[in-house]
Amino acid sequence: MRYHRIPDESIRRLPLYLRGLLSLLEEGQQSVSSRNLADFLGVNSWQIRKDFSYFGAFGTPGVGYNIEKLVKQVKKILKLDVVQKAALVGVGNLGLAVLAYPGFGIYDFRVAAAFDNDPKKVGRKIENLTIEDASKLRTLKRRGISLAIIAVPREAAQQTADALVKAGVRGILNFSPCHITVPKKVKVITIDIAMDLACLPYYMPAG
Amino acid sequence: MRYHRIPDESIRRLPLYLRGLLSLLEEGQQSVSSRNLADFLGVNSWQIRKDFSYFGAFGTPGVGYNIEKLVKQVKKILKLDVVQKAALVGVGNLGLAVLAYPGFGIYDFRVAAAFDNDPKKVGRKIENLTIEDASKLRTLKRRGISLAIIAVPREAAQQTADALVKAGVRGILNFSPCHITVPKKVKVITIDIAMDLACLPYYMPAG
DNA sequence: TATTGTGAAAGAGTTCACAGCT
DNA sequence: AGCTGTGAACTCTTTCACAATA
Repeated sequence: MRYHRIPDESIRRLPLYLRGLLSLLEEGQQSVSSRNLADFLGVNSWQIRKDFSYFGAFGTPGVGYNIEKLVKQVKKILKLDVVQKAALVGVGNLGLAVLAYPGFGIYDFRVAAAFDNDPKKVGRKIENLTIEDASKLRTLKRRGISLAIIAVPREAAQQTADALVKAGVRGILNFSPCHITVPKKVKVITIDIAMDLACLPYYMPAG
Repeated sequence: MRYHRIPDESIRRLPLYLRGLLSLLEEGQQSVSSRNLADFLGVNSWQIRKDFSYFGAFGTPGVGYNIEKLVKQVKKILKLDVVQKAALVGVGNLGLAVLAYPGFGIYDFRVAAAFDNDPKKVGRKIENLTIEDASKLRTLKRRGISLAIIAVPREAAQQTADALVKAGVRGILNFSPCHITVPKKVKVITIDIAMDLACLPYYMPAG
């Protein structure tokens, strides 16, 4: 197809499609139409076709998509075709939940290091990982970890981000409810649980 | 101003503005310009002005916005001007993190009930809350709780949602990585941590 | 026949630029 | 002078409709 800038929104949906495709693969299916996948995920079929079309033509008219092949393509687009190692900073309640979260596996993520600045926590073993002192963040570059998850209190988020950037990290998933400033070369995605919850009442019919 | 449908994206940003306004209020400021607030939050000033303009004119040209007044307005728009009680379903690692999460307070949310179907957990007290058996969900209506947070394993998410809807819940924050089907009158916001993380590598420059 | 891939139209959201108010 | 509020322009995203293909 002709050149098109790829919409960010399309990128955001690819992990969703990937999740669906992997589920269907597990169920033993080998191919799927955009309609079937759409129904399975609760989205529109034309949206799926359009999104895939930005990256090329992966399907067979009259038949659908070969799931295994499509999974490979999507993983490649998202750069999930190699195991991505991530560091967790902050092993509080939220950090523990992240460590135990079963959902990262399907995208080939591995939390490969955990840091905290609380001496009582440093050295403890959780989920096959030994919690390291936050001062050891600088070792990330050497260990080939360029992705990090921030789960520290808000006050410590910016300095944590600064240390991560200095350690060569280029992607950050930030759970702290605050804006963090980083160089342009670093991508930050912030998840603010409370903000999402705060939208709900607006949409709830009065009662 | 003339009639405009209010963009969903504007609604999504209001909790962000509210967070900033409350911070500034805490710092002792009484008024703020859209530019100052924008810089504080890492967004654009015209976006802020436009978003507020959908709901009316809250500012004073040449001066800015009275923070206290604006906080009240935004809370009213988001229906956060009364304490919102939420129920938590699923007290695993993620559920525990939600219970301990300090960020809900600024939006006047209170997690007022916690449920699990694990007999070992039922009856335990956490954060001043006694974990109840999931079969007790039906009591929510009587207790005036119409908001819920789903933090159960994916397999149980849909049946949990069904039970919540039957119990009169009209807003759901879903942490399970799956689409859940509910009647139109119920609003669902899904947070899929792994999906957000899965977008990061795409945006990270190679290295 | 069934389904993909895509140009074109429609719709939604963002940015701009500035009139008008304090 | 400084800042808000907003129409208009622009950009981004979704939806449609259908030609092309297996």
